[in-house]
Amino acid sequence: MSKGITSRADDYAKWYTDIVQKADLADYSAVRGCMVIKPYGYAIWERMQAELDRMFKETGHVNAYFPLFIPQSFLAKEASHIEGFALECAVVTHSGLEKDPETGGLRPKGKLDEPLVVRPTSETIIWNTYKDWIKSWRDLPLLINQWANVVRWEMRTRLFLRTTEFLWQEGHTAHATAEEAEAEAHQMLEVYRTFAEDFMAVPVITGRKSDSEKFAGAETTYCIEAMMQDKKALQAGTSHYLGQNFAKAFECQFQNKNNELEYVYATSWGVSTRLIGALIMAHSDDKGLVLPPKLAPYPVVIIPIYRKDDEKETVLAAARTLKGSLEADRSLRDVRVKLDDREQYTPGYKFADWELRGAPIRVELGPRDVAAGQVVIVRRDTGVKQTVPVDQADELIVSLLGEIQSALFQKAHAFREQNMVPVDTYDEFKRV
RNA sequence: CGGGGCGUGGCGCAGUCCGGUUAGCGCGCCUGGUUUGGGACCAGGAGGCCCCCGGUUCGAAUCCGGGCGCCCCGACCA
Repeated sequence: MSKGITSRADDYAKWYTDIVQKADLADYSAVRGCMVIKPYGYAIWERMQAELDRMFKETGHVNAYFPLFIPQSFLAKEASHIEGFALECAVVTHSGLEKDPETGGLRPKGKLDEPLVVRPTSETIIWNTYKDWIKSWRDLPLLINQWANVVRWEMRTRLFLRTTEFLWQEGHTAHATAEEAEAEAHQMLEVYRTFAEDFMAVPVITGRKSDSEKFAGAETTYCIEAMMQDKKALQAGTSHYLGQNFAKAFECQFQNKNNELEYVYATSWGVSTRLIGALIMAHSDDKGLVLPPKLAPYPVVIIPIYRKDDEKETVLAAARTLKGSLEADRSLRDVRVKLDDREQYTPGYKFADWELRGAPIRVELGPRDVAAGQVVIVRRDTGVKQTVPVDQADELIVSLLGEIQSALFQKAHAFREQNMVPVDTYDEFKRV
């Protein structure tokens, strides 16, 4: 199979799906609208999770897990919430299967007394739980995040950008005052901004959604919006101030310091696997994926080059030594180094393959280099190639990784500044 | 839900208009050998309910009828 991908100029949508599939990130599945996230794509998600999870914990949050299924009646308790999500809900109505004597196939068996909705988001099941956890001002604030999958039956789907089932995190916090909840919503929006800009190298604009676009059930929805290479805005994350809407719907009250009963104030905030779509569309080119070093599964890939068996041994030994030295370097502690020692591919194939997969730095190491005590280092983003003594490789790689990370941000930022049209509300953004 | 496109070995396609040997090509896969500094090459080989159901016919991937599925563009949405 040819690994060539459609150019952006020819067909932007095709270019995007080509990258997703040919860079081995994800693929379509047997279920319409649902994708298989392949190991290389999932590795990017794990990098995102690791950094976001660290930031959530640094801001005082802990992880928990709530059920996938929500009793149908819960959804109805917050009027605008159900209005927003009703048409997207997958509903479970039966509990088993039995043989259908007429068709010979299977049919659902026991009908449930109350249908269960597969969560499109977890506010309702969580607030039904919080009402039992929160009795006193001493129980507040409650700062919880969960990593989960959710299902929204969208009419049309696109790999990573909008799938029927997707992975995300959703933070759900409870506070004693409106001010504190507002501050939390803003804090998490800033966490998202920091993550997008410092790790994804994607500049974002923070803002407030118009009433027509805000989260169903929120008082206010704040968001980060990123501009993609097709000059469209992509909503990359949202943070909602929910006021007392869910507390009232689920009768969640606490006694304040004045011995009065009061409804709890809430926030919720989330980012999803859509971020991977944003990452692709922000930096990649016609040769494939371009990943920022901080989120690349392998920021550094070593490609050994050899002809005969004795060369192979020498080169692989040198490559392993280099890998070990890079991994042992203090300043490279977090850098994941891949030695591509696959036997069935030639070096040329591997060069192209890792360009397609977006590895930020490629290290070429062949007999000539081993003999001369040098390595060849190539940047994915610029294609610039340099040869350095092997004992200087660590230092150069450290500085290059930093340079690439900031160069990607600068490039994306400059692009946005050139193409952005000021608008009053996000309604006016052309949306992806 | 409107519009468009497509269903043929794992993937990408040709063949369908105009029915007729054993359904073909490229990539990938397996075996052996030669290779390896930009997507290697040679030889041999495995792998098909031609989306499904019905009809026409001596004969259907191909014609007719009816389904189903998927992708792309829009509306909706993280």
